[in-house]
Amino acid sequence: MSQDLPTTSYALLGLLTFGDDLSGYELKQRADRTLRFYWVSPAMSQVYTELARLTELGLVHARDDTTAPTRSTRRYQITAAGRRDLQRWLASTAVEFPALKHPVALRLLMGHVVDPETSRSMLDGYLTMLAERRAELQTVRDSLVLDPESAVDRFRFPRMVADWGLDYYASERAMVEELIRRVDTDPP
Amino acid sequence: MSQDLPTTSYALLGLLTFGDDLSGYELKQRADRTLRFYWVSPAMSQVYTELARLTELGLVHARDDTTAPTRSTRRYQITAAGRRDLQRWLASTAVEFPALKHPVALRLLMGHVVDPETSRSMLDGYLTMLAERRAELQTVRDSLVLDPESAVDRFRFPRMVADWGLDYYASERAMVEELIRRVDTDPP
DNA sequence: TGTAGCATGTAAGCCGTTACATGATTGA
DNA sequence: TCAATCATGTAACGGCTTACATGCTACA
Repeated sequence: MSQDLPTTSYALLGLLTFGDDLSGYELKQRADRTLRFYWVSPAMSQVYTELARLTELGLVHARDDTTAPTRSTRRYQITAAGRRDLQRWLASTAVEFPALKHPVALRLLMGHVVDPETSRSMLDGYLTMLAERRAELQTVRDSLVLDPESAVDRFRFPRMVADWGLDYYASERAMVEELIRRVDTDPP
Repeated sequence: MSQDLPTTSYALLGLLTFGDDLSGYELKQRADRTLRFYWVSPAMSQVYTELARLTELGLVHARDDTTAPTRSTRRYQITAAGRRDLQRWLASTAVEFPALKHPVALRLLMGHVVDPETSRSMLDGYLTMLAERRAELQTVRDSLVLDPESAVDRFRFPRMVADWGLDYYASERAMVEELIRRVDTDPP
């Protein structure tokens, strides 16, 4: 039985449980559409490194795509052992509390060091970024419709997670708008 | 002019702008009361490493505390150069979008791999953790009252950030409660 | 014909962690 | 007297990033 791998390994392994096999390149794209919003967007180099390790451990199976033209493309699919280990990990390891690295909050904390406009425009800029992010996630969410080809609803959980993210961005926007009001009016 | 340091360096430097000087030990405690909730809780070893670097760069000044009994305690205070560099960093470097590592969302994404109860109890467990965290932050928030000793309101911005965090935990709770409903009822 | 996208990897290095190491002080 | 807290550091290492390296394919 394999020791626990880093969470990102299981994250990538999990992306291979949606019924298709992917190349490293495609896996990176899927990570960018999903993981990015609440975990990480692993670097290409890490995706390949991770896939090599998972293959080594027998958790995924690599085969060379012969249908592809001349180009060498390797496609990866999760193995039965991989699925088992993922289930074991999900069922038996402690769930950690989310870790947030929030540069905006960090900088706001030091608001007394700069002039009010710096904090204000930082929050404004954050609202803009937030709107962009939200739009990106909305696009992803819209693509997660019920697939009529598939008997099971493959995207039920991805949809829940995406909706969660959208709600989060919405509440974050409201809170930041309130903070802007406080920055503007609070000073006694 | 110093190059940009890692964000955590500026975070610790920022904690020294509240008008007091701290030992490494105390700085770690302050980080645990503030930074922890939206940045990181640096390890003791990192606090000392960071203080050594900041001293080296002249951004903080170290003095041996003679009032302390026999024990060797070094107290650190931010220098004028440190304050300048912090201001420069705050005013002139790009603000990054928050990075979230959310193991609960990650695991929920893979809900189709486990039985519904696993997801359900995971979300329940998260609600418990969330309530604990919220209580901890509430304690911090309550301590951030207006200091009648001090002419300026030192804690205005820390208070804003703490309130932000409390709102975040509240909205997170509401969203997770909704998700639990969906996990329970959605399955067709 | 040249650039964007597809495709795969290695090497070096940064940030931060855990483990290790040491010792004084306070109070139950 | 023993444990908790205060107090300071070094060493090793893990996870992940950036930079580097290479080459094919589609299309404008």
